[in-house]
Amino acid sequence: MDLPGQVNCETCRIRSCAVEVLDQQELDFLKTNCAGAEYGRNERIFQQGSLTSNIAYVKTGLVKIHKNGPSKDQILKLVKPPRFIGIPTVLGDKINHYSATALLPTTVCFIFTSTFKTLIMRNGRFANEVINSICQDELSFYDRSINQMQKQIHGRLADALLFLADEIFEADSFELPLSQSDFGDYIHATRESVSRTLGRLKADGLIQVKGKKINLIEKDMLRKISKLG
Amino acid sequence: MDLPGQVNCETCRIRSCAVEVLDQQELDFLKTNCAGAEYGRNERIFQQGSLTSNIAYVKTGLVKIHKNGPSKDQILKLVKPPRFIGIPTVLGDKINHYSATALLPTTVCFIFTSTFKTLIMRNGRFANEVINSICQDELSFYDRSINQMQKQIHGRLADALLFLADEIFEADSFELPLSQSDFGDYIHATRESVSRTLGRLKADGLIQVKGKKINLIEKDMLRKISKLG
DNA sequence: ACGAATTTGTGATATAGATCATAATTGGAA
DNA sequence: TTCCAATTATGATCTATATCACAAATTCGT
Repeated sequence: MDLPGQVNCETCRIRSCAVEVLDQQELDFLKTNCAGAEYGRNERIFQQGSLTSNIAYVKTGLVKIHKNGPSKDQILKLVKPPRFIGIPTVLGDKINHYSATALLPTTVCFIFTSTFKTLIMRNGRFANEVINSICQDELSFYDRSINQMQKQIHGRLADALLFLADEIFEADSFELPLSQSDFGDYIHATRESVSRTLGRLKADGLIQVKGKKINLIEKDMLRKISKLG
Repeated sequence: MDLPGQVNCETCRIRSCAVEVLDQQELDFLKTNCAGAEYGRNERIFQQGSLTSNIAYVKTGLVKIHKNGPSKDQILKLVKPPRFIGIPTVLGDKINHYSATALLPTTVCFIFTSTFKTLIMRNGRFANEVINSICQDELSFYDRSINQMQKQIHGRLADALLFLADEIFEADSFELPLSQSDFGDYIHATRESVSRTLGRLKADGLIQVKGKKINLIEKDMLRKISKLG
């Protein structure tokens, strides 16, 4: 893997679809306008409200995107690498409209907004890939949003567990990368409700819980709970 | 205004920021791959689940974007022209992931997806404008989403009224373009709760209601309600 | 390894808003 | 106009989940 600070986009093994379509000259340009950084658990990558002139490319780890609401912070989404974050923020008023925080040890490449824009202007295929990626995000956020609104807590929690297993860890057994309180901010529930609902699923034998380790035993049943809300 | 069916993008007075940056040749290309259509109140523009090969550009009127959830249809957003709709849908699997319905008499231009993609590939400034527009959408949807989740019904309804007045109609007095039941789907509440809450605001003298005509009397107070949730 | 701080578990209570039920009003078609 | 369907109003419950309160367990810093 590339070391932080200096990076080499040509040899980077974690390149995005978008970067794949760049030519040699463009890669050189990217390389000289790009810097790596590492973050530990719960380290802030960027902060809502702060000025920025970078787009972040998450290479490894796991990141939460979160935002202050009228009454509390809310986790909008969990981002699994590789993925750009902060594109919307940066193209507009250069103020971050949300925060990003590492949930696991995470490596990030920062790219100057101006560099990013230049690549969009110059390479249509790059622009197209970027648009695809944003659109994907948008659609899955719509889905999540509707689920959050219409399902009740069992369904939302089951959703989240299945998402972590299937999309994030690709394993039925994993370590919950969030506190129950954070998990609550993610599925829009209180800490207490998360605890009770996990307890309920555990008592019903659908999951095993050992500290932060979670094991999905009855995924079909969880899927049914997720469907019914 | 252009007549439906045949359109002329060069002389169209309702062009998007994105189309503004096209050159003569590109405009000609767009013109020959573009068709206009008109919709009346509550006419479906496109339907979730259906195949499509078009992007829609809403020129006049008002459109709701809505999507089936686990328990009911939900209005994701109200779109005021001029604006592209259906970009995310079309770039991916060509299946509409949500529906669009006219709330007022509405004119739309349909552009072939392939044409749209060609313009993105060919003209970096066009791509850039499209990205800006999608990003704007994304950010405002995050805001709306958090407000929907965290505010209670008075706040959500006040939000919606202020949004209609300030963003959609640009007037403190307007005709509600939705039934109370639809309004409920928009602010995530039942028909009954909408009725009661409107009744409450009316009784408190913050708004006037005459049939579907609504008049915002105490906007400052509504803003306060919106803030407090 | 120890105590402090954070995180989790669980009961009792409160409440916003859904649901159910029924009536009043409006609007469109014939 | 008159009738029927759709929309709106409003009261009486019901319920999921927040809140509050405190105890238990785990993690962390020194």
